[in-house]
Amino acid sequence: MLRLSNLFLRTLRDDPADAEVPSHRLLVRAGYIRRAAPGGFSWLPIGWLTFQNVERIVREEMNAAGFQEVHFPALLPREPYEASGRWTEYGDNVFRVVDRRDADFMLAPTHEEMFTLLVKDLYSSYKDLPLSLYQIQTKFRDEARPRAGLLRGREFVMKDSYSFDIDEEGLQRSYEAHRNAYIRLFDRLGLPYVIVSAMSGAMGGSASEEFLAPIDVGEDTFVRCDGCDYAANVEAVVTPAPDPIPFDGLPPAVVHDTPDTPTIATLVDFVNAHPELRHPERDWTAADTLKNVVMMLRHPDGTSEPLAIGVPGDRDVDMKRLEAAVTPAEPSPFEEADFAAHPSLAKGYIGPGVLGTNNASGIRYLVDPRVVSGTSWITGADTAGNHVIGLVAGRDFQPDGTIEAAEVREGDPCPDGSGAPLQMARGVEIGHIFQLGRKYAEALDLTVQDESGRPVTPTMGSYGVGVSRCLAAIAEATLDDDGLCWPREIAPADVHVVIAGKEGGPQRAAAETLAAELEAAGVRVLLDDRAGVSPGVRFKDAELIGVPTIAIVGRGLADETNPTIEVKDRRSGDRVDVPLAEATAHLIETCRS
RNA sequence: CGGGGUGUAGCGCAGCUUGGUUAGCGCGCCUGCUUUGGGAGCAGGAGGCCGGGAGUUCGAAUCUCCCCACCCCGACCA
Repeated sequence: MLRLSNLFLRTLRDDPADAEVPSHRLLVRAGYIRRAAPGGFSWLPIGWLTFQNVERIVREEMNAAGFQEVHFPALLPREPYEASGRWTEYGDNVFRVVDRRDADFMLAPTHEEMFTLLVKDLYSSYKDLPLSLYQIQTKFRDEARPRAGLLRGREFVMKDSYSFDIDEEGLQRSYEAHRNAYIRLFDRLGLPYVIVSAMSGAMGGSASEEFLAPIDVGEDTFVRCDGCDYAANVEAVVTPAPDPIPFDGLPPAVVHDTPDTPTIATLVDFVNAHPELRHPERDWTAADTLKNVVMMLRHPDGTSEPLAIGVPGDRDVDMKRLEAAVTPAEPSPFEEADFAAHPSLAKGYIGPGVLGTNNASGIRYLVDPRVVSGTSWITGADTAGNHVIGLVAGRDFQPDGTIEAAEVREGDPCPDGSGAPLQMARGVEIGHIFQLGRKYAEALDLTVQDESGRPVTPTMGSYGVGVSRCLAAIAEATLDDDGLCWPREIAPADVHVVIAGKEGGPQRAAAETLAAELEAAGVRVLLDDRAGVSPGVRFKDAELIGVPTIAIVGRGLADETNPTIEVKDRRSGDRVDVPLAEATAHLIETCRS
């Protein structure tokens, strides 16, 4: 039994000044966590209990799915990460340390290499597969900017699993097994979530989905369709391509003088202001223009390559989407020196006339999927002060391909073909599952023998759950104006017993008896037995701490013929008076239903 | 890493512009008395290297420079 009279806890009346997001504010105010380092938190007793509940649920669901728990050090040597290339790939985001002999170590941000090596160490036959292992570990990432309390720390607890299969079909099965386990897990955590298709990013690999808790303070933007179950991280949104348009009857492209129009806005104003350039039926808009942006791509092997991207002029290039589209290459802005090296590019007036591997610049030219054959554009004519009107894709220029780099907007059509508008929302990534493939197995030389005795390289999946982040996300999703409001399985206790009566009154003894009976029945009790604390403080603290059921032993006891206690549901605020004689049974029932 | 803001008691803040008592206020904490159904009252207390360092000055919380930390926006981000 937790007793507030001696529990290591101090609730704060005021919000801490350094906490902005609600979960962070309340977790500190209610005495769950304290900031201890930049991006690092200490757990206080009720916070740690709550954390352990989340961790336990994660563990139970992993075990129920047949995955086996292992545990690695957080302090790892350099070599395996050197072999996989991630010692350098991870860059500034990894904490590096050296030992007394000057050997390099890292504080692990994730453990693909160690799992792969452990399997390599012990297994050598296809008969040993499939295999799924997991651990629950503290991870370290030297985030440029930790924020939002537990939601984005530099030290956090993550459950990471890895599957090993002999072939694609096996990987697919392992992936599905994890996906289903995650669905059960997040359902049980009482956390709203959406599953969105995602990009696998720096981890490499193919199929990838994220579990996002839709929370306003989340850092990930995703879209979902009202009409179907399509949902995707904004980086992974697929742009539906319109049907091609026949060229017949399209007017020829004509080059015009358009002085001082280096931007889309100035160009649109210019063509609308000159009668001979006007659209026959309406005003031109930015969507009629084709904006061509040149970037420099740096490949992992150190080479660089320019890339031109054509997007409708009413949309910007979304750097995140572009990065996801060109990964593992990294895009960077085209510098003045780069322009100097490509004299065919007229800055501000770049058009398809010079772009493409077969044209003057020789620069690879990828366009937005909306730029289909037969679409007609106002775009740069490749000399300063000139644009071309009516340049038709497929007739007047031929891009090298398409690219998903244009920004996604609320209301964009769903890629399922229905054209239903997409909604945009923010979320916190609480889980990520993806098919890694053979990247790490190959890098670390993991092979097993197949039926014919030949070595084959297993294919892997990687699956993560942010355990400490989940706790914050649950807090975020459930809190209200009065404080935290935990789902029962997560809460540090089932019942918060408040003694609300004069010192020396009958309430104290009745509450002690009630609490003891509940404990004996396996109900977790937090008893506010503090002396000299006014009822108002007790009620406020109970609501702040957020235990799901609050039992108030107070004035109801005064009725000698029918003494009662009050049972309040933290979430709904509903209160019922319960006869003292039935209180224990009533509360046990409440906690079990 | 770029822009903006903030560091004064456990928490929330004032004081700084214009340098000069013993650095204040509310909450919390300690002692005593009263109070006990919605963050109680009175009285008395404890608690500060004013983020750190260097400087200017007879004198620095206050002015100058450097550093550090935290918050917000952006960049970055399993």
